[in-house]
Amino acid sequence: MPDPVRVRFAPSPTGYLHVGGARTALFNYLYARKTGGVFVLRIEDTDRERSTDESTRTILDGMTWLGLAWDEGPVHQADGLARHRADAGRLLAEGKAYRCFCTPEALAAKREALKNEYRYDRSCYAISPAESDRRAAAGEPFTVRFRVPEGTTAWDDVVHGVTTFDNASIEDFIILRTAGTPIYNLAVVSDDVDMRITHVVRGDDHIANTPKQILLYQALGAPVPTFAHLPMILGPDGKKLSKRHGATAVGDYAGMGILPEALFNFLALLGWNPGDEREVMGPAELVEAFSLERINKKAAVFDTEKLLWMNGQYLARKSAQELLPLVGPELVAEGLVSPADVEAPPPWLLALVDLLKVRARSTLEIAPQARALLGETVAYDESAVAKQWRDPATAERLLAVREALAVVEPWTPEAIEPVLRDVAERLGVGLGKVAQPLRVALTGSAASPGIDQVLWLMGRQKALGRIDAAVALIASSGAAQENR
RNA sequence: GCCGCUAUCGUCUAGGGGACUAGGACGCCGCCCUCUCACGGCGGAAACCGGGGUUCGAAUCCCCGUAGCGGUACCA
Repeated sequence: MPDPVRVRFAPSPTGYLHVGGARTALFNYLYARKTGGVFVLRIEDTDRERSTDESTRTILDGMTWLGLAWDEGPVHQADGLARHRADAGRLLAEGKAYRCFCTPEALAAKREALKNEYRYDRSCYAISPAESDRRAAAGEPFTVRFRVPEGTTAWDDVVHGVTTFDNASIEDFIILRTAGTPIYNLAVVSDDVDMRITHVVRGDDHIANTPKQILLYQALGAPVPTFAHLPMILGPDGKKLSKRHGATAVGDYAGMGILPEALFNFLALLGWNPGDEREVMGPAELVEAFSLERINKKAAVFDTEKLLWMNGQYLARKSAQELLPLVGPELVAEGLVSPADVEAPPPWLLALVDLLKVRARSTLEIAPQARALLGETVAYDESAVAKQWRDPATAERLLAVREALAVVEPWTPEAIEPVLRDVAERLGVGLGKVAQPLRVALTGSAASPGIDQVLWLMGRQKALGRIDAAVALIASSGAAQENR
């Protein structure tokens, strides 16, 4: 029986939860769920200068919003300081690491002199243990460097296959700072060993760190975990996704009206696919289909257009009842509906949301559409007016519609629809000739939900008022033209 | 510079020697549905980075080149 799977997501709290980080967290989450394993969250805050609590908060919020529930943690890497030091001490005692007394200035000078040829020259490795102990005891500052052994280091990456590094290309890297705090590679290995992590699933920008870490596992006498390096996420220009590409933080997408399940689904498909042609897949379905083996090697461009499409798919599938908490506050703020309506939505409100959700790609698009129907004023779209009211018979047709609508009973879409058809028939024109000018009169726009639905939601009084306003507008502009 | 990774439509991708006339999705175009828009349906344009091998046969395997990306810190 294989060891139970234990994976981790280990962000450094120096900013927001980036979509790249979110995707890494997502894959760890999916793998843990798929295998019945444990998903640990670890905050890598050994760099105290750059780490902030606010950042940690934001990352946790982002993960929660996305639905990435962790099983253990968050554990703070800084809490493992004593263990990190002890591990470095052990390596030192066993001769697998050594003290380096070179000052940062001296190192910088050598680097400057040799430029690209530079690699740490191991000068301090020549210092005898006794001498090293004496200088340390005398209070001379030092870092601890790992002594990279001869040979080659390789691993069978789940994503990339066998990957090999010549140890000669790796310098004796520092594992403990002058301050006695651990450098990333030591802290990560020490923690992953301590947490009994079985699979390290992370971005492939860590590939170059992997041989160093494997060397550390071996020196520490710990089992080496399985590695899976995920491809990067790029911006539209093919460069690493960054702030200048616009939205990169998970929170940005929440603010753009993206549903968490849509981003969850979209991110899962960036660098992975189920092997068949399914695309719109919920969390449970993704967990079921997930496997590390199907992860791609190639970096993927983050395509906002496709995200928006996917969001539209989720929007359309959600019930009005589920959507109301998301769009309700905005509708109330606009004064379109009352808080009580949102609390206990009447049928018309649910119908409104159902009508608008299929037309929207983001939740942000719903309120403006609702305003066109329920708002106090009409914003006429110039080109819609020009096109749909151009026919000289427009005013006459609107009046005919008005007359019929004034007596429709009951005021329901089912009752309204045949009445409009009847008007069109009596006028000897297609329904479009009546509905389109009417649509512009009611909404100011040439595009809207079905005209019968629009009339119903708007209410008879408001609808008749807008028809009157439109007729008056047409009359005045007609008069203006005749006066020319 | 050195080390490493990667390379199929504009984008996300299927493909792991013959099933490829290279499939799907987003976007784009056209048609249908239709009171408009959206949804949905149907159809179209659109790709194997280049060159050598291996093989009866390469998108698939190997090598070289090219390009992109990552790393090269007392950051993570």
